[in-house]
Amino acid sequence: MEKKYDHKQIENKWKEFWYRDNIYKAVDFSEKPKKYILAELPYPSGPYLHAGHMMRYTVPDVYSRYLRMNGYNVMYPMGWDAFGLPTEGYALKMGKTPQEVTEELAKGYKQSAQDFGYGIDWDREITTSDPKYYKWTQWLFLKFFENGLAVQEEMPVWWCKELGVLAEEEVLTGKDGQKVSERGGYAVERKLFKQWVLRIPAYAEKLIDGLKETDFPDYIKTAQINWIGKSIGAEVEFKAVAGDKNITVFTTRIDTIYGASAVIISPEYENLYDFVAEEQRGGVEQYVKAAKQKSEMERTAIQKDKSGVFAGTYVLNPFSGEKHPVWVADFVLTTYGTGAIMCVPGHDERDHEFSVKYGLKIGQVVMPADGIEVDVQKEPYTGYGISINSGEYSNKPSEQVIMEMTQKAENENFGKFKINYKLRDWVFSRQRYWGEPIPVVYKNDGAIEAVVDTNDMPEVHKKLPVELPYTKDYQPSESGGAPLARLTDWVETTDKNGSPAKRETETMPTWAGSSWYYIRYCDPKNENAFADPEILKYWLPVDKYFGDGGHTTAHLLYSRFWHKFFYDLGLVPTPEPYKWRMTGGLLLGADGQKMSKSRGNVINPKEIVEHFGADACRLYLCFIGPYDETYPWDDHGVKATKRFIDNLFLLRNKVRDDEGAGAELEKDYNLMVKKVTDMCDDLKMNTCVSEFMIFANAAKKAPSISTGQWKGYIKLLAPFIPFVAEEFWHEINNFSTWDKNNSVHLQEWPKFDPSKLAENTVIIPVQINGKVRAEIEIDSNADERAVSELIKNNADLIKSLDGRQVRKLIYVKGKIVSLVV
RNA sequence: GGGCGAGUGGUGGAAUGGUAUACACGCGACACUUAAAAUGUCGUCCACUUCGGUGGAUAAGGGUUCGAAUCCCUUCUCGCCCACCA
Repeated sequence: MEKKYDHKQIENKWKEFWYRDNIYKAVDFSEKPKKYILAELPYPSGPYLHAGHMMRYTVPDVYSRYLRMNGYNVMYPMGWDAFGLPTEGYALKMGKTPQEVTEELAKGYKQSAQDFGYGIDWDREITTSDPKYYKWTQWLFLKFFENGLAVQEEMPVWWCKELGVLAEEEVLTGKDGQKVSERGGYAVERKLFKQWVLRIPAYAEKLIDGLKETDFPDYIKTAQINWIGKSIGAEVEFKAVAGDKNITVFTTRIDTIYGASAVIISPEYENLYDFVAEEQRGGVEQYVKAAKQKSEMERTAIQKDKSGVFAGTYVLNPFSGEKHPVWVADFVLTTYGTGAIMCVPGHDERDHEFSVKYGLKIGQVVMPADGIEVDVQKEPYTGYGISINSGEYSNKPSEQVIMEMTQKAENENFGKFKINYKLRDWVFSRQRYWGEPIPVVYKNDGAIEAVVDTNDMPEVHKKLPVELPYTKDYQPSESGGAPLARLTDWVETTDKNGSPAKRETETMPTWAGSSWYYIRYCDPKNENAFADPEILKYWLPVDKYFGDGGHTTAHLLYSRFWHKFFYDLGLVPTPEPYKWRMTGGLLLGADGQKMSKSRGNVINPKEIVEHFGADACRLYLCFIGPYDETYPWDDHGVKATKRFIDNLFLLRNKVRDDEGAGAELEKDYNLMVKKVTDMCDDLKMNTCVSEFMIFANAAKKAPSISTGQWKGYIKLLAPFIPFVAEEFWHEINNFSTWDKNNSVHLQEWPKFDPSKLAENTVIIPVQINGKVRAEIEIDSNADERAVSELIKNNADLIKSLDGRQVRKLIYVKGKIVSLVV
């Protein structure tokens, strides 16, 4: 029965059956324990899934298939994150509308996912740009709005007279250091503009705390904690010498306040000119203007070159009573703390640098606890220690001083305990067409009104979604404003009372739809709610979440924020959305460079599948190495896995049913089952493939393979090479027609027989002082005394010992003997 | 500059306290072939070797241990993320 491996024929046959009968269905409320395996949904930006996607989705697919065969009710869903720039950009390039290309691309992506044999329940497919989906994205947005977490705020953005609002990446630095727009080369400046923001800092504490409930790897937890950037300190008021104004600074080191030499405020400080003396006004204005030209990046990147200008006024130190000059400097950030700091050059690197440059006095008010001399004129001392030169606080440890001073400030009403976070408000509006319209209207008096009250469901169903109007005129405005503003018929509407009102014309960012898609997968077709709470109770949280490492402090944090907010509203049953997270590496071109059309090193998965077959490709992507690393594509690698599959077609000719068939392979087989099972649990798919190859090599040498071994082997292989496995499974069982219950993918995972692994005797090495000097064969149950006896009589060891006495013998059972002489 | 992670053959990697280099790629030799491809067999860390072996090697150096690629310290290199957060 010669049969050659014709991957096209095999793949076409089985994928039709699988997806027609939806054999990978995830069943709500199944009796079986559930597993929710999720990989970040792709955004459609090409006709076919690209190589990076195959890399991202194959290992999770193998894992979810493994779980399914181990008796779990598995959900491994997929959908399309179609709103946003990638799809809009593709549409612009193709000269079509985003609606047209989304439909086309989603179809292509689905087709390619099926070509790869992904075990997806397609009944749960979602598209974030589908009105049935974004109806609920808008509904959830309104929940934020109603609870004061979605607000409009003045944000510093790039502004250009000719083009309007620009993103950071649309601005270039000209030859003379002036900022210009990428398009047109017009002059730009920083300007405050009203933008929708989500107040994620309100959840900073919960986002830190919640990490305890997850099994995220430490590097992800640390990255999120660092990103949130919690710091504990105090706010302290410095009163102006002239007038009744004061400046509040934020500091984590109130204990160093006796060492302050100045108070520095940022150029964007709200009441800046209250602290500028008339004779300094010109200089300050010039400085502020220059600072506005610099981008945030520039202001922070050029650390060497601190700059500032004296404002000409003075404030009083609430502790020492000293008079400090007020300076304006752009190294002080407006967006953090109070936009003002106290300058303590003896104990802060930046303040030291600034003070050296402008000749501010540098004093020491903390000394190291170990008494070592430090020279703060040369270098600041930033550690804790003992306060000195600090009046009544001198000779006390820093920690104590911080507490006492903060207490005093609170008691006397010139300061307070304060926690700050680096985490900033999340800018949530885009001046783009292809996104969810923000569902609010502006009343005639300028007030903002939600289009509907989210609790009034009959109204919700009438008013949501605020559908994105179809138009061919969707390209970004030349003026930088929102394209939707051009659709005046759509903009003109009415408020709840029927009075004329204008629609919000800005849209949500790409991140919106993907912040809650894992919830919708649980109940994707629900028309009456964003998801049924009982169904969510069954599926959530996500058990394993695979995704992009770059999303750790973006999407992963954003969606945790949404989820925690929903949890507080009682909308979701768990405080955390994801139990566990793993980040995936990249697939590079064969030249080791990032794949790009300009380099011409792009791997086209469609061609790979056509040429080598989906199974060989899947196996290669598993074999290449651990999931979280980045690898160059290697044609030789796919050829190798293809060769392995070819060999399986030869091996199957050795399968026998008769007595004693496969006897030589019993140990190899059982060992493989054990190892592959353990490795799948640990997601080590690369070494699973090694085990398959080791068994194939052994089987090639053995006289025969038993039917039982072959069936077990096929089942182990099924998650990795689903098409070929299905073919072999039908062949060995003589299934002549398709019945979904006969699919190998719905069979039970093989068990191994531990008795087949046990050996009567084992050969282990004997070390003398750490060097292997002999190998001995021992009874596998031998105790230390028996081993000791054996060693005494071993000729090699007697020779190596050369009369020396064994001082100590260590026997690690079944592994090694170590002798110390 | 800071945080996190990683450095093992010519290459991807295996081994996470117990015989380092599994599995594969590549390369070499041989076989089959008119030839090539494909396939098969053997070899492939380094040095020495009387061909039995012996010694060395996991970025470099030090430490802990009977025993270290694995744990600790110092240095170097690379990657990712962040970058004046007071």
